[in-house]
Amino acid sequence: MSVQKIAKLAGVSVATVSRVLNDSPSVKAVNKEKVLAAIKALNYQPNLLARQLRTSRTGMILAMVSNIANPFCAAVVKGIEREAEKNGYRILLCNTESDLERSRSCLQLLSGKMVDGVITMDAISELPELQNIIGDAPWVQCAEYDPDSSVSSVSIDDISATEFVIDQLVKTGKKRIALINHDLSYQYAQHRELGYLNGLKRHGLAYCEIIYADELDYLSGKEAVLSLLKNAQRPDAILAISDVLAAGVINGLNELNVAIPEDIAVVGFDGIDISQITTPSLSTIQQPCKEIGEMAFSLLLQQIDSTSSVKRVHHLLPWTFIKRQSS
Amino acid sequence: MSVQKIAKLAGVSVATVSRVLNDSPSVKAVNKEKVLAAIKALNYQPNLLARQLRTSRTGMILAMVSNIANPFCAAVVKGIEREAEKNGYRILLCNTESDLERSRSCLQLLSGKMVDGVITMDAISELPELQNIIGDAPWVQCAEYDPDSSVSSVSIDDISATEFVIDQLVKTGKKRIALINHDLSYQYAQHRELGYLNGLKRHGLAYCEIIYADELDYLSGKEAVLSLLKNAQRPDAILAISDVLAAGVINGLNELNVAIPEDIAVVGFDGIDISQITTPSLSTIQQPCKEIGEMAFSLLLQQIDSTSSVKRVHHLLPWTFIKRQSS
DNA sequence: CTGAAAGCGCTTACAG
DNA sequence: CTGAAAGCGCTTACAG
Repeated sequence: MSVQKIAKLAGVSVATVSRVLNDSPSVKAVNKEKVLAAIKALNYQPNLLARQLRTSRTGMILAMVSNIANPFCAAVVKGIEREAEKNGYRILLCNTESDLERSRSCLQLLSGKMVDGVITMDAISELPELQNIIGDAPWVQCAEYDPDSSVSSVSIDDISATEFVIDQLVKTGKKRIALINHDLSYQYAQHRELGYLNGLKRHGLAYCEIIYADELDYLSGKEAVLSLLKNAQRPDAILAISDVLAAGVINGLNELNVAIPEDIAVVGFDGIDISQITTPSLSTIQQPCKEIGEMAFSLLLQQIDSTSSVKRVHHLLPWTFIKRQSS
Repeated sequence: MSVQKIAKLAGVSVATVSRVLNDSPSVKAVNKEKVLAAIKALNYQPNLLARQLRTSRTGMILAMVSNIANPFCAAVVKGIEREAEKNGYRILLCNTESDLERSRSCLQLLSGKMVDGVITMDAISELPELQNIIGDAPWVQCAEYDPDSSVSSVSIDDISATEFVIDQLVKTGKKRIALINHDLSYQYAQHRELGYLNGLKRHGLAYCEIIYADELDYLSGKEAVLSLLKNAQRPDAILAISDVLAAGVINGLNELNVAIPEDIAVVGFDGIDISQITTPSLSTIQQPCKEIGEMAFSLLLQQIDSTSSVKRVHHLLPWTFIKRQSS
């Protein structure tokens, strides 16, 4: 099946078929009808490979996420999709599992010209390597922000958000605040840890306890809190750098019959759905997930559309603290 | 950048460059070196569009899910990915949000020859429409099973699984079992409802109450249970057709201080992570998510590799009932 | 072992 | 308004 066959059946040239396919206004109505009829008769579908090879434009972008099972990622992706759809772009999702080999394989879609640009949510530690492959193709980094890099990014100010949480906990009389963090190869993890340390210092708190969850899932959050509570001195508040971890923490505390927030307060990060239906409900930093995704796509589109190299920018979007029952 | 440039720089023909690119054994070592050097020097990356147009083989398949935010979907996708990777395939994810227009747009990747096949997790109600677009391209339906269709599928036996849950609840003395279901355009929703009704009948239970959650998320589950409990006669057990809904149900009951499982038992469906960390933990039907994905890919690969049309099959994988605190 | 040439299925100046 | 022709960047018989 090809334009040739359609052309033959319709009794016109392939050029005319192509014009009909692309809604060119300069086709006589009669011919257009004939072509349309032929297309329908043969159930013709244009070969995108050929079209895109010819036009060197695909109308698709790649979204590379480290873990689609992370609800925060999923929410950001929805934002990207929404904005992409508005602009007639299709989005291809690739799940890297923080695996460099997989990221590399995905990015062949970019270097192989199958997509017009890429939005990554990968760890900042992998950035130099990715930079190498991506070169200066259109690229926006999401939820990770490297001030030294020339890659545009969209995120929140993780440091000040975390500092704010510490302030809030101190206000309610908490003095021994622990942090449950995760993989430090992510910039956001580093920043939230920094904000935590800043907060402790600002309030002159001596207690400082950081524990790293193995994975970014519920059970790892639960394990983390169980091991944390084995220490001689218990915390009276726990900040988890993700609601997913925090939900596991709440379950762990419930099992041990620890009163939340009286004995131990819990605060999460992200503001994903789960935070509303834990028992007790979870106080958290609400990230503007959809907006992060939308903004990321907009920035990417600017890069795609402009011929000259666009100035790279780092966007910081506003966050809000949502106080619920757990603190 | 193209094979031409490499050929010129290396002082060989484009054919030779192509042979090196494709690891053909019949290239003299000297020439291979020269080509490799040129590739490195120019940081050349082959154009996949051109290659795939020429070979009419892409090494990519499309996974179309109705909602990546659904952890069950995410788990199945991981299974697909694992098996795909083993076989040197890349997987492209598209999120349809159960939107037919979006599904249609995604499927252009298939008809446009950008992928070799598709695995769908869309509602069975959309099947005829999809069938139309997909034609007889390689296609496997996941977690949805239409005995009348000629599309291969992989799922569990939803009817008997649900019947089994009812048996278990009855064994613990429950008599008024309610069902929280969701969008009936999905076959699994219909089947689980059928299993529920069969179960009631088998045990001669008079109480029958079905309520439909608006969305497949925590809050809809919570809303559903709150409205359910407004009825004069309360259930003494609730079966939710998804753990996501069940987690919301548990939260709702907790807020109303209903004792689980004494006053009302709760059972979910899927066996995703959340079921382990609700308070109390959630009894559920464990689906073999990863295996469903793996099997789906295997079936798809068979279709892709075989020239003749493969017999379509419907695979039913085993499920298990996991009894936890909530029942 | 290598190269010239054809061709995958499109689009797009160009000439008419 | 339309068609012949070139060309996007590859791969692959074919001949040598």
